[in-house]
Amino acid sequence: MAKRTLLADIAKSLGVSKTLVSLVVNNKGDAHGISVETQKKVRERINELNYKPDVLARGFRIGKTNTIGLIVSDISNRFYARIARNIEDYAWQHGHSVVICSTDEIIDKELEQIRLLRDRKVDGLIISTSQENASFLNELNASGLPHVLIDRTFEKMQSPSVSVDNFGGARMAANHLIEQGIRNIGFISISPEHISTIRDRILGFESALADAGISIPSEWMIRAPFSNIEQAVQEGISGIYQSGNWPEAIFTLNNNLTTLCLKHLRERSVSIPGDIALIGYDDVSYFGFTQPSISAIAQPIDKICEHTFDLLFRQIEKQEIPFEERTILLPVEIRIRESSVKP
Amino acid sequence: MAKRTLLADIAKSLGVSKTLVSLVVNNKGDAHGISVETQKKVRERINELNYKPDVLARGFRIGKTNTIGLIVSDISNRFYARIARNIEDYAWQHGHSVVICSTDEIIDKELEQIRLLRDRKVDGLIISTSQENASFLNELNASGLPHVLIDRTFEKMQSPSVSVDNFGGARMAANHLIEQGIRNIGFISISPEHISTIRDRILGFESALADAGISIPSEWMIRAPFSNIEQAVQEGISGIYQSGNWPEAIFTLNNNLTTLCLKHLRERSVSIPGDIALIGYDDVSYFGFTQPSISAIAQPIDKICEHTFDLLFRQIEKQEIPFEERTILLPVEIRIRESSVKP
DNA sequence: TCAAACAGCTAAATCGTTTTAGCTAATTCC
DNA sequence: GGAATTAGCTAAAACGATTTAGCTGTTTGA
Repeated sequence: MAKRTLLADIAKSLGVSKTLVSLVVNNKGDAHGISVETQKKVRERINELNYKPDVLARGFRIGKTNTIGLIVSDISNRFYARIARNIEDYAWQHGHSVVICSTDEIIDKELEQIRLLRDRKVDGLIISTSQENASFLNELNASGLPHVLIDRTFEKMQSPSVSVDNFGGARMAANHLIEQGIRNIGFISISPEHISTIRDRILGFESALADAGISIPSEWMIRAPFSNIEQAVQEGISGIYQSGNWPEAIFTLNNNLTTLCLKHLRERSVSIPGDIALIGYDDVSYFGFTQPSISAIAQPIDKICEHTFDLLFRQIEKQEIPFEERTILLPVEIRIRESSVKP
Repeated sequence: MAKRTLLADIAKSLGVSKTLVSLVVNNKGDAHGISVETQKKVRERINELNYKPDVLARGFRIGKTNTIGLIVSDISNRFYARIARNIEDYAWQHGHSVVICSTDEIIDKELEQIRLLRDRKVDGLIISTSQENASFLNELNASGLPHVLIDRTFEKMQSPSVSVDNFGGARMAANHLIEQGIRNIGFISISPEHISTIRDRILGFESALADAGISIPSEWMIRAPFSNIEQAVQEGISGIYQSGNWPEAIFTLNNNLTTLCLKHLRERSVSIPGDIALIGYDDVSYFGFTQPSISAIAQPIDKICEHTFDLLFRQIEKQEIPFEERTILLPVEIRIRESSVKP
């Protein structure tokens, strides 16, 4: 195997210094007064000898890796898979690679991953955090590592963030049911509830109920722990089923829950929307083809990622981000299909 | 910001050499005859001063990064998203990170990504390749960078690979239709067809038809280019629809095509399976809840990833992999649901 | 008793860049 | 004409680890 061409090889073959070659390679020739002809010679030789800078050596020296980390709860969830793809595309356009990390909503795993990525000197971090409070993230912020919170956020937080109107979206879903005269509504959420998206969706949902003077029994509020969603949803629905006291509608708080809810209701041959109407937060393409098709709150994934990457990259490039641009909140839209419209 | 503790700090504070500390850090103390007490002292000081080796410096020096690359056509496709998650978990268990790359089936983009990852000195590569032939991959093999082909493969190839029985699976799907007396069957595939999974599925499908003495008109063979699947499927189905000459069943070659096919058939109010039965390659969880529920060939994703990571890691650890273990072919199973069973 | 073997350790080179600090010779300024 | 500036370039240090080659003093063997 032929030995790689090094910076020193170029320098030696031209009888110039490594410094000079390095400057040319990094397009700093002009700024350092290297003559145009010399630069040209260097570039030609670089092509001839097919010189490629050693990425690791450079990364080691300047502490940059052209890599960003993406930390989410589960990369195989459709929502995050699409986010990953979007972010990857932006990163690729900017010569960066993306490292993925799934936390399974485990706070400590997330911290470990952040530390690992920081140790690996990633240039930036995009985090859909499962933290209970902003303290660690403020610490991260203080450490100077560029990062953006995506999807989930905290109030009174230093880190830039991009999220959607979870409160408003949940209200829309609830109001859509209420407007049909439905007053008995249950919901299925995941715990832990300190996650901002979940909390805001619950708050939005409850605020709509409160405005309509509706209160619901606690057995209609199912909280599925992330680690065991499948079973929890099944048991929750089982519980409702056996109690004989069914809600007229169920609001599910993410696409996974929606799919599971549909599955278990169908297994029990519950008629949707006849017996129980269903609407979920977070739309997924196949909700249009299920039986029945499922109403959902759709999130603008492309826009989320566009803003997120922009915020991250501006930090990486040491731009100052004005306060009012650091917190981005995007609107959602409701997609009404069969599952939520009472016959 | 307190300065990081360096190897040299530990050495100086104990009055020993950096060499010694380095050996202890890398658990080579015993092998180099460093006394037990000295090792203990070093370790204690490391804890006191909270020393963490600089990952980049080490990576630069020894040429390893504890990172692997995962190259697939589209990370947001459910199949690959699940693969990514599985691989990520194995990697995490082994202290490795995963960089994702989506190729969009573009041969040159894949090559660029492989080169990029190689330049970044990833320790290994998992590739679902879109290459037209094995030449580049054999070159990669010769270069000594550990890698495994996942899902897609070539015959007569040096690289280790893990794939499933695409031929057999497609035959099963076709036979399932044929056994019901269906003889008019169309299929929707993606191009390019040099991709082994697609080619083998088509071959398996055709072999079942041939065995049953069936031949089908070319307008029932829809090939959707990856870059424009949505429109191609729509036009293909449109074409069949307008010709008035419908097949009794359609076999779709991946989960995306299946979903799109369902969507467009439903939009035209074609009754499934009554007018046209549908069965797809690659099962996806929501196929159980669609209207109608969709029959599909299920691939053992967990097993695929388990073997893939194992093959990769053995290479990374410089183990010799016996010839007969280098090519792994896993069985698939058919999941018959509503869409493929004629009333 | 002397050479060989060994235990325990270290100085210095090395990996391939970037960056600092500064050099030389030519030009400009007054 | 001499000092100051400038254009164009470079030697060497630095980044933080790993690895090579070998040193010192003690023990062992014949």
